[in-house]
Amino acid sequence: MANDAGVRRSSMREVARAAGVSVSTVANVLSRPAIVAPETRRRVEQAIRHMGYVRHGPARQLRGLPSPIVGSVILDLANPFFAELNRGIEDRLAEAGCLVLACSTDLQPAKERQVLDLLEEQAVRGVIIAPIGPDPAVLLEMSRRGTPVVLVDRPRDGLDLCAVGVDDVLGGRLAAEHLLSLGHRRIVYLGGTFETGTVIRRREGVRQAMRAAGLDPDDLLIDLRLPIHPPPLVEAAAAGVQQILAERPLPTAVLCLNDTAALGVLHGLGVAGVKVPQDISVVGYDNLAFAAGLAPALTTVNQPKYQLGRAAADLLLDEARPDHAHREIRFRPSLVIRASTAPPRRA
Amino acid sequence: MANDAGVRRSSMREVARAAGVSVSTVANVLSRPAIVAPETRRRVEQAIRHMGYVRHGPARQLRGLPSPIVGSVILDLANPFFAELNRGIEDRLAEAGCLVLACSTDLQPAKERQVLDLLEEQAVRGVIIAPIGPDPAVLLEMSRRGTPVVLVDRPRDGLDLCAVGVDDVLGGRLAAEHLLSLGHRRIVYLGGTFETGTVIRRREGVRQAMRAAGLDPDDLLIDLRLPIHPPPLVEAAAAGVQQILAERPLPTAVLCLNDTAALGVLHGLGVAGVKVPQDISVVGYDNLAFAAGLAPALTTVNQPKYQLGRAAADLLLDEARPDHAHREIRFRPSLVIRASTAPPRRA
DNA sequence: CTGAAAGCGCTAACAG
DNA sequence: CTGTTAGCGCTTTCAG
Repeated sequence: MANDAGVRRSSMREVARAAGVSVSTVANVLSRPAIVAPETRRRVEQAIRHMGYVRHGPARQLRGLPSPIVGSVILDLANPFFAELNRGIEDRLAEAGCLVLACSTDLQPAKERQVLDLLEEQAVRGVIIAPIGPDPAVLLEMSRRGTPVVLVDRPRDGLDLCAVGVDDVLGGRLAAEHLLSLGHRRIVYLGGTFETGTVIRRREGVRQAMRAAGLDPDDLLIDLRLPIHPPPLVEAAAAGVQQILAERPLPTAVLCLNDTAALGVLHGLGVAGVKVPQDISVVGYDNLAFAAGLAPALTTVNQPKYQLGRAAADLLLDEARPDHAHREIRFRPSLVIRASTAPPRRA
Repeated sequence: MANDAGVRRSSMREVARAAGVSVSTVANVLSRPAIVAPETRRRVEQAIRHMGYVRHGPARQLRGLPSPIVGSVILDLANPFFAELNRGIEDRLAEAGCLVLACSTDLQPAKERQVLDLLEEQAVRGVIIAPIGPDPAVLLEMSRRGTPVVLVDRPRDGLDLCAVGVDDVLGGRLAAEHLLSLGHRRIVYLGGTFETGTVIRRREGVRQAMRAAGLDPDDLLIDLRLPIHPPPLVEAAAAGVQQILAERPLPTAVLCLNDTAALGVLHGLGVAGVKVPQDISVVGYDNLAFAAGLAPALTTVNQPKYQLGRAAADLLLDEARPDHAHREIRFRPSLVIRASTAPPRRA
């Protein structure tokens, strides 16, 4: 049977009439039950239950109450890194009775613009965003117009916004230092054809580590770029193995932009008969759930994904307070050494 | 600097005043630009841009326009199965200019209730839900009160709602038939301490396959249950390996409730020095991105996750049409044979 | 083609 | 303690 479009939610007025009281009494029962006479309240509550009455959020919002909805605008919700981050956001917001409107931008600026517009129209409580590009103008305007914005995975850079992130330069440095200390001197950095600030900053960290070791990054580091978006990254990475193996002299280690890419590389190397870590070491990034379960277990850089999300939600909720001051929260990544890295063959 | 709570969005009235026209003209420029004189429209548009005016969604909703927001209530957004399903929902809805409010219930009925209430209060366009329990009463009421509900991963069973799902019984059967035809006669079914209908139905499919082969499920099948929720499933599964290895006679194959559990089992078996598939065969479920990349590559049952989501969104959007009739869409799972299954040692 | 006016469902004074 | 009232910002007839 068709869902009759004629069904209309009952309004307070109807409840009031049914209970023989005025609308404001119904409103009181809902918002400040204590001030209503027990008997009246009982009658009203019964009417509410009986008619299946449900408050109308948009009308309340129109009266000036804050929306319980927060937008979360990220690169791709199906990417486990963001999925976990988003769970952090969700859980923290739930504690405050709020809900998450999650949007994936797939690295497309047009999509980002579109969802931001939609979110602002919905008059959400605020937006948590991992922005695609470096230009914060739109975000600043949104914030100025009254929709608070919290940046994720992008440094605050003195902007008039809150921000939460991980020290990406440090992350890159940790990974590189590990490989350098094992003796690797020919390292592939597997990035993407379109790179976000995160990946760029990590590469900078890698180069920094090399310079600090008295080595020349331009000699050691081989930049390879995978088409990351439409095609499944695992497969792109598996295919990228050809390029790695074509380099001469053969690299002895690969730093991957994330664990998913590392998974693909591991697979591709396996198919090509290259042993990890004996022939080539592989390092991932993110420390996703499957990383420890791979064979060999993946050495990777851990990011506090869930905590990042919680922190972002914290900051966003704090924006509602009158004494709120924008600030930045920065987490530290950490290296997780497992079995996919070892000294190079003849070091 | 604190985000001044005093910032208020400008309203149509203000835009109208600035452009020297009436509110309804502004409204017309926004909703039916064609009927406004070019010169007037230009003036209004300029005022809009100039003041950074943004329509107020809740007010429009109050006037009767449909909300662009759809709720998605699922077990856990960080679970890759649901994350991908949700992307299907998101992408399909985006085509219709709609947004997804995604909520995880973590198998807790109380949470489910709570988000459903919140969603209904927000007067969302509809709700897509993978319900925890078998009792559809709340959902039916919601639907009756005017918030359309689409079921995911739960058969329609003649309910007055739309539903989309996968044939779970068939999925279980496919996995079991594969193992039986390889000669396995001692199979562990690794389920959860709290099981959703999906997992229960799959087990039924497994038993069906055994009966069809003239075998007694009670002889062949060993039921093992993992605590799935709070603890990370990978680790729970790795720990569960102890139980598997304690069975006598030793099982020759393990059917896991999903790929994540299979990952844990693979890892646990590796640590215990048990060879897969030589000593024990392992089958997953879902065919997640990492399944093909594991060593050994995981034999698993594929579910069309993304398509499920799209179909659910399709149905939900269709609810708005006056001639909508509730219906069910059922997908077929398929077996993906990879390297983690083989005949038992001495068959 | 443009403007005036009614009212969606609710909250928050305020008066009784 | 309960009722009356005035909008919140918008869409939508309906007159001009």
